[in-house]
Amino acid sequence: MKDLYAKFDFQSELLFEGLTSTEKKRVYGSMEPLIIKKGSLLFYEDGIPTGIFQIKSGKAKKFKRGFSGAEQIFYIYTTGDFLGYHALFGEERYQDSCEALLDLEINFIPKDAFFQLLIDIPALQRTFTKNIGHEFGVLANIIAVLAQKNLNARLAINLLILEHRFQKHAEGSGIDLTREDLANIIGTSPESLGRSLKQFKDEGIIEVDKRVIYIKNKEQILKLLNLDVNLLE
Amino acid sequence: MKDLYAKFDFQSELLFEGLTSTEKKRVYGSMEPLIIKKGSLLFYEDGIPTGIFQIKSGKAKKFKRGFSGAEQIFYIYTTGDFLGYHALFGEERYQDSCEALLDLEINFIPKDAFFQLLIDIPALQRTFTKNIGHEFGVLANIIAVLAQKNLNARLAINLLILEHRFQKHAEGSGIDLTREDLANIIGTSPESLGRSLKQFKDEGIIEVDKRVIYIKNKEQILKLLNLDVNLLE
DNA sequence: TTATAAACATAACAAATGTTATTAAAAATA
DNA sequence: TATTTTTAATAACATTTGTTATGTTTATAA
Repeated sequence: MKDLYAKFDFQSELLFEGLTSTEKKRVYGSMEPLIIKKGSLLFYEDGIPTGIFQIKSGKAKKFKRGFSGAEQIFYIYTTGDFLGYHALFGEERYQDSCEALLDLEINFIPKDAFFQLLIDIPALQRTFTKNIGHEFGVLANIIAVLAQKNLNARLAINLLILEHRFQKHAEGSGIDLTREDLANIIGTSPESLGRSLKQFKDEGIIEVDKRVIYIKNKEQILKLLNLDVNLLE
Repeated sequence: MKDLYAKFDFQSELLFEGLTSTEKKRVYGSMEPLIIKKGSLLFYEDGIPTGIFQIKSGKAKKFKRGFSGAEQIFYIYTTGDFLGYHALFGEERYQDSCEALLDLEINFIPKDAFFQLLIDIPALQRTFTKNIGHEFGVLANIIAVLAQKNLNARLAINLLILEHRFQKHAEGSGIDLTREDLANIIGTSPESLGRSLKQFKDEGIIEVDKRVIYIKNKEQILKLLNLDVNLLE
């Protein structure tokens, strides 16, 4: 296993990377700036697709409700990420909901503009299809973690993943999520999450300031997961 | 929520349903029969894609190994299902492995023939992309179940799903999987699975003959899940 | 700034699940 | 068929996780 993070990141920020600079201009020319307030939905389950979104700044959670109504978060988007294209390709309704965790600056490409881009730049079709396939693999990896790992291990691995994702665009930023959201990612209650966090604090693995979590000892996390250090490089 | 089963089934058997009879002939003319022995792999993680498979008869499990090496099964394929196309579209390696649970009769479409089909029948591109998107949603639903439901509920829902899938092509067939495989689907150990099965037996929810599980009381399963009966119709 | 509400930390106890061990049953093979 | 191997059932005990409850801190809004 080469890179742990690649197994858990959607890597949507690379979708337009392979294009020529002319094509990129074409793409970025199709974008409209948009502000979405903290707590608002970018889109919601069963809603009609409107276009695709790129996050210029802020964070958003993608979730689905289980049939008991509880929210299951399966991805946290950050700066640079694209989202909202699954439903466009499938010509379906959205399969999940996405909510701003902070005020978001968005680049929005309306549906029709996006379809025109796909026509003008044929390579895009495959790039997107390929990425949806990659995202499928990410969900399969998340399934394996949820099914096979105990609470501390699930917390440990998600701390690694989230810190890595958040630090890509803001060095030293730590993990700033409500306990409820974090619990809804790792599949437990806020109380049980709190207990695990306390253990990690007591063992010096993390530090917590207000609610922000900072990883202090990666070696110990990897030990907890029986993983080799060079997985992270 | 309209239909429980649609949320958990890949529905790949519908991929070629929308075609004209001429196009269907074209597709089925590209297929080669293949026999795969119980316990053999159709494909494996990191392997190079060879083509797509349709199961004419038999069952197969799709799984991934977590980084501790344990097998996580996230889908059981049965008669009529197509598989193996994700990696072809992405022009990537396989992201998961697939193993025959019984001797399989397969219709195989080699990679090049499949790409030719995509050229000859342009509608197929969208059909497949759409289905990959649907499968993404299925995995998200599986994540919600694994993260939010306790063992008995996970077992209950998977019994419903598996019975429905198996009975589509063999009425009254029951659920015939090793305890280890079933445990690797619902995310527990065979021993804990056994305990839950015993409870279900004692409550008259299921009957077990050899290892085959028969659902005897769907109402009680739905009650256990706090679900409405008409979800299943 | 102060009042109010929301989020967080923590503990005690209950319940669920994991683990180890043993025996029985079924399947595979000679 | 007889033998061997694999799979399944079950129980006892350990550990983990869920739940309920209470007090505290932090965020939000008046």
